[in-house]
Amino acid sequence: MIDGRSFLADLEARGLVSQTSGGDEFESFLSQSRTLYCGFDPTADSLHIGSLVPLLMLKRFQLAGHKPIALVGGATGLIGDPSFKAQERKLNTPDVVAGWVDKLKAQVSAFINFDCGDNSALVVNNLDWTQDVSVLDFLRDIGKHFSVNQMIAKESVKQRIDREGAGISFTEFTYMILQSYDFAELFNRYKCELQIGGSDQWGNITGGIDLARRMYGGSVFGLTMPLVTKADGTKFGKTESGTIWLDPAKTSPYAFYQFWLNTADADVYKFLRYFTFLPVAEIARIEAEDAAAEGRPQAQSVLAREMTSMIHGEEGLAAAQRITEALFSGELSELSASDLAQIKMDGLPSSDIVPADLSEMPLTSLLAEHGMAASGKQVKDALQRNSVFVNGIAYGMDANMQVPEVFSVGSAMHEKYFVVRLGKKKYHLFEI
RNA sequence: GGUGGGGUUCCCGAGUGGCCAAAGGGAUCAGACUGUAAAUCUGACGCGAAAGCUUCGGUGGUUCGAAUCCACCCCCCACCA
Repeated sequence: MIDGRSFLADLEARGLVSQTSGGDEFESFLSQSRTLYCGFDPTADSLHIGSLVPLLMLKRFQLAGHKPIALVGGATGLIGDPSFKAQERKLNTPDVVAGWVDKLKAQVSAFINFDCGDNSALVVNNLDWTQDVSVLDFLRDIGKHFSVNQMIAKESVKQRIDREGAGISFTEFTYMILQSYDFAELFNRYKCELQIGGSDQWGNITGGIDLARRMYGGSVFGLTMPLVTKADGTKFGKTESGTIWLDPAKTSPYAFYQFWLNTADADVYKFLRYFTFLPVAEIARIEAEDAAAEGRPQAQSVLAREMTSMIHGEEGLAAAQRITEALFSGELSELSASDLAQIKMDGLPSSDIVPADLSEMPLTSLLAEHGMAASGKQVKDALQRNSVFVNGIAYGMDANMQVPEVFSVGSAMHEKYFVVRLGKKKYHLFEI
């Protein structure tokens, strides 16, 4: 027996429930162990933090005694979900998608437990049950259950149908049917009775609920989670350097840690509720303490710590903290040669240079080429404001053509290291 | 296939012969203030250290001069067939 009521109450207290189907029945539905699924389409070679809310939701359900299925959309990824998308998307080739499927499978698997008895998790690929369906079978057995009238009425595709200058291909329009078929199929195969997803998935989920009933007489449910938004209205999960990925090869644990550490006060308590497993009461306690204290709140560092250890483990967290400590709290000059070597190992962006060969190279180009800025223009801007620091010394535009002097052995730390800072937060380690 | 409307710098969106590297907004970057926060203010925002170079779907053309005019082509959208 499972306490569906308090589980649901906790989710609601976290603000994680956007919509549920079935009205009052939903709570009693959750008082038994159920099988649920959430789909992740391969649109890149890694998931990013935008997928974290549903991913962690699967885990929350598993911890509450339910059986999670993570579906990787090897089939749906070939089509592209039009839900709330302003434009038709470009199709990726099947072999590219297949490669991404493998990567996502591995990533997703890290979050859920595959060895805990009856509610052990599963990972499935919807290509397995869609690739051999013939067009005629699809149209007769599946398509027949869908009313185009209902499909075009869905809010998720409305702007593509109504809006001037938009439009939607039949391919993307059919996406909803494919996803609905997944739900029906998972119900049939695994008695999966619940689909969860972001609130943009509501239309696709209700489609699946209807199809499961029509094809198999199943009574199944749906639950959506809110999309993560930020108080300032900018998009969640992006920074100057791009998307925050879960793959450490794409976003280092240090960058990942910094991302969370930079969360705005207006968002941080919400994010703690959304993304961590800390009890709601404890988050409330942190919030109260921060409100009572002067100055800098503790919430951001709690969030950064929790998230980094969750995604990158204790070692990833330790590495991120070592770098952060060295760059933002410590005295640069106190760093030993081995500290610097460690920081490099820990994932601070770094490069080897030969300053003597760079007398013709402006600083602007050098720093831009090593990824510290998008263009030399930005470095120039920083230089003009004396906001480029090499081993703690500020440089201006007049140093632009003097790379060999700036990076001379004499001014290196331990004869080989230069910690270059651009602006307030961007660091790069150069080694000669 | 027909008719009409479109394709502008990351996004939205002005611009219909020179004053246009191209208004305005958003995003982004840097500075001030702070707490590696927000808000606010300042500067930058095609590339280049600079001289200068390259843009307005594509290709040609008209012109002293084109994002703006002409021709052809490509793509998108709506309606009709």
